[in-house]
Amino acid sequence: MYYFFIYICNMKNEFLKNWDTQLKKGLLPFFVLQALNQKECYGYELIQTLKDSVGIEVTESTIYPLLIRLMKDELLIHKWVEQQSGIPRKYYFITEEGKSNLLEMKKNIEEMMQKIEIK
Amino acid sequence: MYYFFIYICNMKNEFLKNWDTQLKKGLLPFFVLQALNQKECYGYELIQTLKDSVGIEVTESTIYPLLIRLMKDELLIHKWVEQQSGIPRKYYFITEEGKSNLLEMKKNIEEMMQKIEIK
DNA sequence: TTTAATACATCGTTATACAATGTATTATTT
DNA sequence: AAATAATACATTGTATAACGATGTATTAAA
Repeated sequence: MYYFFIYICNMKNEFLKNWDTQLKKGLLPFFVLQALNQKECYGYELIQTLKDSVGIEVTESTIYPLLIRLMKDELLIHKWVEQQSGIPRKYYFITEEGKSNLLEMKKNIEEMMQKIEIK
Repeated sequence: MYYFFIYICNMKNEFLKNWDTQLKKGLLPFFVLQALNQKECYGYELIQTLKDSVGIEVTESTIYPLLIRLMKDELLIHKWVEQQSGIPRKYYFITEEGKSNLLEMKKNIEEMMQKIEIK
């Protein structure tokens, strides 16, 4: 009976979990640009930043390809910074184009959110 | 010179256009459930409803597979309704499980949106 | 000495929006 | 009357992107 209950719960959460992933797909580039707009970060640091300040949990296999995409679109640039000890860090900076895109994205999201309020 | 300008503009919008698609990917199931929560619809009608009330433009090849998915997850049920003339219409209704998921989704979105405000 | 944490990266799988295409019926235009 | 558009259903193939799994290398902690 207990395991049956767990089973039912998991079934129900399956949809929500999947949906959450898809929602993230859309919002993640926005949150990344926004985070880097406030302060330059290196990839590994960004994962923590997103978790702490936005509550979004992403893995390295999500964040690194995303950063590469944003670089290819020229919304970001990067700079290697060597450390006193350990592996050098790859810091990412938002470009002017990145900033203008960020504003546009924010406008889009706010427009959509208003439509939710209307109901 | 003119065409160069157009070219540059399109380049810039390429990212935003793609991003918009990804954002839609996450929000569409929510908007569909919300629309059907207010009033039952048939597929073709839902496309118009989404455009008119939410401003989201989707094609039939997006909406029909989505409705099938939501049925499989038991968030929707359907009922064929014959017309005086023409092809019978497949009306979709939200289930109790659909309603509870809709609430959960709304909560998730609102949580995320708050985090945007914090900046 | 081993394990965990930091920091980079890639590959394969899965989910899903969308263009293209198809079928069938009715309404409108030529 | 014939051709076109609109309505209404549906499927197939392609492209995008998150994520698990895996890999390399360095440093800190157990």
